[in-house]
Amino acid sequence: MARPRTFDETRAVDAAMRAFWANGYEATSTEDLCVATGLGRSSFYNTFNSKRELFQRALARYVDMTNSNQSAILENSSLPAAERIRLLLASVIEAEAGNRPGGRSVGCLGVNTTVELSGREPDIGRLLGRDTDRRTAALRSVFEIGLRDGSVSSDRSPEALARYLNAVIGGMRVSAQGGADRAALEAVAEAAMDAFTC
Amino acid sequence: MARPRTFDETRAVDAAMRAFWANGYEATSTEDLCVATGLGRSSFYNTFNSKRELFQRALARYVDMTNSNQSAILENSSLPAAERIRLLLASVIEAEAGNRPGGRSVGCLGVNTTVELSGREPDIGRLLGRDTDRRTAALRSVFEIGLRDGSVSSDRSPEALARYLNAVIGGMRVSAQGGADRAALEAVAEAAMDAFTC
DNA sequence: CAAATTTTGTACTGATCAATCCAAAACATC
DNA sequence: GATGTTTTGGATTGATCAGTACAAAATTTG
Repeated sequence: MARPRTFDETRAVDAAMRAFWANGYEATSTEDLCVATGLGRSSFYNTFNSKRELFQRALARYVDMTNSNQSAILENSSLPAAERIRLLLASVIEAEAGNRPGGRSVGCLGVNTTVELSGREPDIGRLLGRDTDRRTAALRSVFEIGLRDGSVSSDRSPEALARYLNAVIGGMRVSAQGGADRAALEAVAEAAMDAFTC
Repeated sequence: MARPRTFDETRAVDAAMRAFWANGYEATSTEDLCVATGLGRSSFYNTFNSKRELFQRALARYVDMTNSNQSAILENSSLPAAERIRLLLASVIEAEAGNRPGGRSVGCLGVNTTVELSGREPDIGRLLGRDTDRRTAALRSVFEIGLRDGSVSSDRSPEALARYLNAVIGGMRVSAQGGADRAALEAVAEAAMDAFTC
């Protein structure tokens, strides 16, 4: 072959993901990305072609990581469905309220990108749309289980409950970015559970 | 005095507000703002000093408008508290699902700015924090009324219910920006109401 | 050790960014 | 109608933006 790379591509995507996560797409310059990844400009463009493409890879990685974490919680068949949902909300709280380096939460890259770009960039809107569909399907499935195992009780359809919980999670992440602390987020999660466990 | 202005300052702030609302702070250039407001660069800087200051005025205006609209609904003492909350959610749905010019919803400038800037710009974070406090107080007051008039039933504190509803509304706005249609938002609102009317 | 191939560092590009400058224009006051 | 004051249009500023050019460096293969 030829001269080997001195960096790990996956780690570079990971570093870029954190940079975009912290500051958003527009406010993260290619210079910022070079510093965050440790790459020079040549290696950067040689590997990722453009800021846009790197962002798409970073977002795809984030979405996959988040989705597999959440699936692991929701598909734990040793627990009643409602308990799985409680744990899902607890994991969101932990992500938002736990270890905040500079003070405020950076929220969720998926939510942040929905707000910043999904209306303006169709490709990214579709990527996020697929993610929402996947997550909604996983939640619907858990609500179906909960209606059968008795841990969930509601007149609403599993589909409606899934959309509801998805919105609640997004709202919790925005609240965290707005400064809500752990106690406030826990209050939200408890009240949210009441909608289908009353 | 001297040469009079040929534009209405309030209308200019209004036009800037819509531009920032549609595209966010970073993605709206001063050139975009001149076009949106109809001002030349001299008038722009002579009147508003900087993009930053204009944004703050636009955001403050948005927050005031939204808050007074919502207060009008929440303080309608001829309705039970739960019904006022239902109408509040309906007004959010109308704002998000009604008349979308280019297709997708532009969401809420308050939510958008929380996500884009509140972590990085302390002044703006404080402005939004005061807004959240005001809205939470208004909601808490309605929940207190609801617990007395019997239209609300919950073991949670009015404060917790207020935080919860605030998060739900934020989540609905993010969902709308992610492409949720009116039916989906209505499903979320109905399920959300179940948390304190079961 | 030479040839082929890829990565890397650095200087550079044109475009666009927010903001400024300055003189001409338009009004109120005298 | 002259004077003083403010607004306005348009050219211009230096900084920063995303992305490129190019040659030196580092490796594999023969």
